[in-house]
Amino acid sequence: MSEASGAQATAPKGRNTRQKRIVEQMLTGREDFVSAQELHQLIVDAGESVSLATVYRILQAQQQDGLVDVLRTADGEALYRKCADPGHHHHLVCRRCGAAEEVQAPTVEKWADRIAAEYGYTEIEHTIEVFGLCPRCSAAD
Amino acid sequence: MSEASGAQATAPKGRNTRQKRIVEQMLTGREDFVSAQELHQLIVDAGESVSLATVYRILQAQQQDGLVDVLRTADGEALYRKCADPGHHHHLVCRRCGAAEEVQAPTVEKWADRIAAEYGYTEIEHTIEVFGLCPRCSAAD
DNA sequence: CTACATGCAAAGAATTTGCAAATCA
DNA sequence: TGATTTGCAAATTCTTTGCATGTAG
Repeated sequence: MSEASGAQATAPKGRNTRQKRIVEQMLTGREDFVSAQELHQLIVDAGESVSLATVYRILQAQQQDGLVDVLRTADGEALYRKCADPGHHHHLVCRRCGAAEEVQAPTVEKWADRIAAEYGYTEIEHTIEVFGLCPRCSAAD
Repeated sequence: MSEASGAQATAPKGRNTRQKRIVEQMLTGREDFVSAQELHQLIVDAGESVSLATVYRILQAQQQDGLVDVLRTADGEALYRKCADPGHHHHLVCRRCGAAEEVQAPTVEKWADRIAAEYGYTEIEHTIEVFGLCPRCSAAD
């Protein structure tokens, strides 16, 4: 349930390779969610070269280490973003431009625990994402 | 917030075909989430015959008409279930057996609205799913 | 040196689509 | 009859994998 020691926010697990550095740098420079394909395109556009398969592999690894947040588009595409806050949180995502805020939801956490207990469910996990139009995109309408 | 007239729970939109009836019947008889592929297999197992493509087409249509709930597995697979409650609700899903409870989350709705307002987001939508092990599966451990 | 990382191309899985044949209204 | 639906197979999209080669440590 709880992490014992202070986890490194950006602790690379494997070797320190060029492609790993590029992907991480790309994610760091960006504050909205991107798909693996988009990220790969961004790398190419930046004049760098990392194969798509490798981008997938690195994102997968970072996901397992909890270094990136992952969410799924309505049509099943995975979107990634570097965690700003290593702790548990949710997102308020703009469905137009991809911008996102990390939000806390203490109320919701409690609700989930209560509901789960009520039905006798254990080993609870939850997915909570809020989509909308950010102020800028709302105004652009 | 509330539906004015009593909406038909199972109002078919297009023609009343054999395959549509089979798919609907299959969904009605089942109270947990199933993927399109599983549903197709269930149909085959029941000695009926509806092509996989058609199962996909029917589910897609029902989804648009709001007759089925859709959620996504962690690896992006779409799971479907006939809506028991036509109103807005969320799910408490067993990640082992697929059983699911429909739960109300007034607290959460308010939280989402509040958060959205706080950041100036408009046209809010949200996705909230709670996964865990149902009592039966918890016991089976 | 040598195990782990990468690239490439092929494999996979879920879902969609084109088109001719079957079928409901 | 005549427009929808279906079935089949091929096409798409996203993602993963096998294997030979490259490279960090």
